[in-house]
Amino acid sequence: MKPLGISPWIPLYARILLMDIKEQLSQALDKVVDDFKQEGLISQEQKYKFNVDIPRNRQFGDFSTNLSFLMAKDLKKAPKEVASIIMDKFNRELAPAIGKIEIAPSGYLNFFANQGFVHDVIKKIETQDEAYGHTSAGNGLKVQIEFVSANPTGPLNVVSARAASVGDAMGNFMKAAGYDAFKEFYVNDAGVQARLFGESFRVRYLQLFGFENEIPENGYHGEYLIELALLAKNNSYFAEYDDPQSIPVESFSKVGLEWMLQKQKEDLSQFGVHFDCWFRETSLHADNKPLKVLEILKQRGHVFESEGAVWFRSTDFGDEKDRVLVKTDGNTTYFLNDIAYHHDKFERGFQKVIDIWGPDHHGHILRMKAAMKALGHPEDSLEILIVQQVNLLRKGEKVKMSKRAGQIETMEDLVKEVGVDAARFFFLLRGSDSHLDFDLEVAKYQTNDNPVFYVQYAHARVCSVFAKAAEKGVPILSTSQVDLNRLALVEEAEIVKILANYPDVVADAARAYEPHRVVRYLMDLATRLHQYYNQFQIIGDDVELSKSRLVLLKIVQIVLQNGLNSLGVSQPERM
RNA sequence: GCGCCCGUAGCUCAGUUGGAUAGAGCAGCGGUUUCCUAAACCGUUGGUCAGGGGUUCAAGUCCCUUCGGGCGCACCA
Repeated sequence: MKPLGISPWIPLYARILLMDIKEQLSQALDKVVDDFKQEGLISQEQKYKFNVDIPRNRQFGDFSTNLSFLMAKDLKKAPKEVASIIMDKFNRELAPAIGKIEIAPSGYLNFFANQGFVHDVIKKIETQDEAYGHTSAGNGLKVQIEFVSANPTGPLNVVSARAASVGDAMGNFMKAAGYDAFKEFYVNDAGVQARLFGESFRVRYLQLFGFENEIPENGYHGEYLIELALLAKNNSYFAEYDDPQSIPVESFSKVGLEWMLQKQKEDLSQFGVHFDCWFRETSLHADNKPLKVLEILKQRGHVFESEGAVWFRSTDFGDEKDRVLVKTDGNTTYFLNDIAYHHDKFERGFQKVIDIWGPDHHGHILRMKAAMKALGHPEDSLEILIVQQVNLLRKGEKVKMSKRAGQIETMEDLVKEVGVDAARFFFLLRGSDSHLDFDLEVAKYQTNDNPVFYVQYAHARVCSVFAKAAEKGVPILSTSQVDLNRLALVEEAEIVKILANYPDVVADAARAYEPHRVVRYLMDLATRLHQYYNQFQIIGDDVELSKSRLVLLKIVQIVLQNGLNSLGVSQPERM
């Protein structure tokens, strides 16, 4: 891994040269605001959260700011007038990459980058290479992301797969954006469900020996337990018992859960998702964490006893009813265990905790946040995101899922059908809190209608052009060996501008917990590349021009690689 | 009944922590073309941002409300 951002040993002039143009602009504008303060035109405490945006329409410049609107009120002047004063005060030495500055009739200040900007961006991307996109936006904030966390009582389904895609990409983008991100999977290997699973497993196992037992009412009816029972029998998992009926339920639970957990780990690993920690609920109980956290809640006065149970007064925090922590049978509830787990996360030093939950848990958000508040953790230190359900389609027709028969669409089947790349990409096509229609057929198309193909092909296309260049004896050189001034087309400047924005897109995706923004970005970049390719000859008679254009393709390739890599999607050289 | 998510072009969806004339793909319409890998490319039609009210210099975006969808409301996990 290369060092993040701008390395400290680069001389000062080079740092200014390489510094993001938006950063240049922000600082120059900050200076302008300071000047206003020096002159006493606005109060010292006044702060403006102005934007430096890339306007949609090119005629509005390469960058624009709304600062004049924000200051207009305090200065009691029209925005356009304010813009004029800002322009006068604007110190151009602080923003050498800026050429022309314009005041729009509306009052916007529009900035046009000079050609040097294009060169700077190209050099920066070439230098940073696979570290391009890394920033220090997150300031090293210690963040934990917990996701998937499916019960080890069955195979992973498609919603888990979606959560895996979202959580993993988010972790990757947060790391790139300078957060200290940690990925964790909570293993629910204790409690009622674990026991029910063991009982169900036991029934399936005994059936193989001719004992006709019934699976408990709320047990697990899926066929995978029959397969597991067969496996257990054939491999003599319970060899130490002569009589199958004498095998305790606990043994079934333990063996079954470990087997399922192993299976989940393998599936996720194959999916390209790797966790920093698999946290076991049993370890929580081993340290008596639930009762310890209950004690804290008691001391803070949020607990009461009623009807033989122990309750958390969550209504104090806006919940519609109070919640049970310890049942009348003396067992702790899932809720209390989960409170203990989340409290433990903070005890481990995480400053920010992000949970990604399935749609069936969204009713629990309020009470968990209430519990964290009750424990004294800052209001926004816990963020809970919901990954919504996935509708599997086949050529527009809904794929029938019969949960009653225990048939669920498993992650394994999905990956088997469409592959890892398509699955991971499709799951990040939409915001995670909206329902996703996943068309299995479209995901397999080898055409532009398939967004994964479209983006991956952009990468393959660059590789293909490089192969052609080699064939024709045109070398792929570094920026210092070509004349970047030959990249004089508007289309080329536009592509470079998009490339320049990549670190911001990553940082924004991380800040907003919305990894799909990067997917949108990559689709946009791919579009630009395809258009450019279709319109202009990369390798032509003008060898010098060809060399320059190959450099442009090279840096496009770098960004495509960095983006796809963070998404867990491969970058094929040929398709 | 209560809570959360959603409602943007014919369809599927974007819309950058409130910013300029709301965008893309598909479908439709019109045209070009066999060129470094594609039945491809280019252009174009189409929206009262579900309806109403409010805050603001500025609202698809924030607040209230109505309608219409989805999901969740266990001493299960």
